[in-house]
Amino acid sequence: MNIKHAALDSGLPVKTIRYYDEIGLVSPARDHNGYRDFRDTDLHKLNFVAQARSLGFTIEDCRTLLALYEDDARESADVKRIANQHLKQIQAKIAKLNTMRDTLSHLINECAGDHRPDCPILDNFGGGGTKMKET
Amino acid sequence: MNIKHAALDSGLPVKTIRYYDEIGLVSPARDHNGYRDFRDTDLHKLNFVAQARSLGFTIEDCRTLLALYEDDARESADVKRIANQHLKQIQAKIAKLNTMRDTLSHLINECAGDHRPDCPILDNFGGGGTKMKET
DNA sequence: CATTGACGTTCCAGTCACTGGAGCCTTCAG
DNA sequence: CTGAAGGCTCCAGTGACTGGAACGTCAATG
Repeated sequence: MNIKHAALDSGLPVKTIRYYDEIGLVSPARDHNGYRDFRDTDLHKLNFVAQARSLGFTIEDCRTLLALYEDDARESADVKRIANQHLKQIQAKIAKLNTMRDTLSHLINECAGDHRPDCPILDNFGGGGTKMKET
Repeated sequence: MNIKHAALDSGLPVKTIRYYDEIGLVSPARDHNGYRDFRDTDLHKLNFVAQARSLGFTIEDCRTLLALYEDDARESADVKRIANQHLKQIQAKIAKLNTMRDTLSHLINECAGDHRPDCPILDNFGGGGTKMKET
């Protein structure tokens, strides 16, 4: 199966699949002409990586998870630990973004958004983070 | 004022401040010896950028916002529009991360996390996104 | 058999916003 | 005078691709 079909099957861009080959994440065999030949196991791995990536796991996490996936003697505790670490990072990002959103939407609400120059958003940027002049 | 003090004042790393100079975002004057000399306006700008960056605005956004900040004839509508665009992006990111978190925490809950190999997380990765084998 | 067009290949550069390090210069205290 | 601390520039690397150039291959058509 050629790379186009692998892309359609996995939903990944062709370029990304070639990249995964280059970094040794999913490396299919080659035909006589040098074309990549994706077998079932390769397609399976691509789908696996696509799903893990869509949940935000890093490439290195994917590498580890793929290895565990193929290891019959794995312990699910290892998988769960990686997943939990990642979950914590996601939660931390969410918390940070929530703070940003709250601050930003507050400032936006305060801003008239008209033709006049007065702007609480810029005021906050210019005065909020500095210790230059106390109002 | 030297770069170290500018760093302490703004909370930005020295390297980052030099980088901002390099890309023409905040470019202080130079002393006879080539050292950067940060005046009040430079420090103000650095604090401005630090605050905007902490809210997730891109460098190019910061450039635009700084220009508006310094433009007496600005219209607050321009600022508000940029802020609103950014807010939408933040909200989109949050939504995506929330989905990730929900999916992932669900899978983690299902996983025993013991010494056995059975793992719903890996099962999901291997079977969830592919159309290879219908169960 | 030549050509065309769609596919495949590699390699290089760019993205974003820094960050680390090497190698060198200047300043100041002791 | 020496050494430490700080300044400077330039180059490379990060993560995970993405775009593009330049070229090879293949099936179908004229």
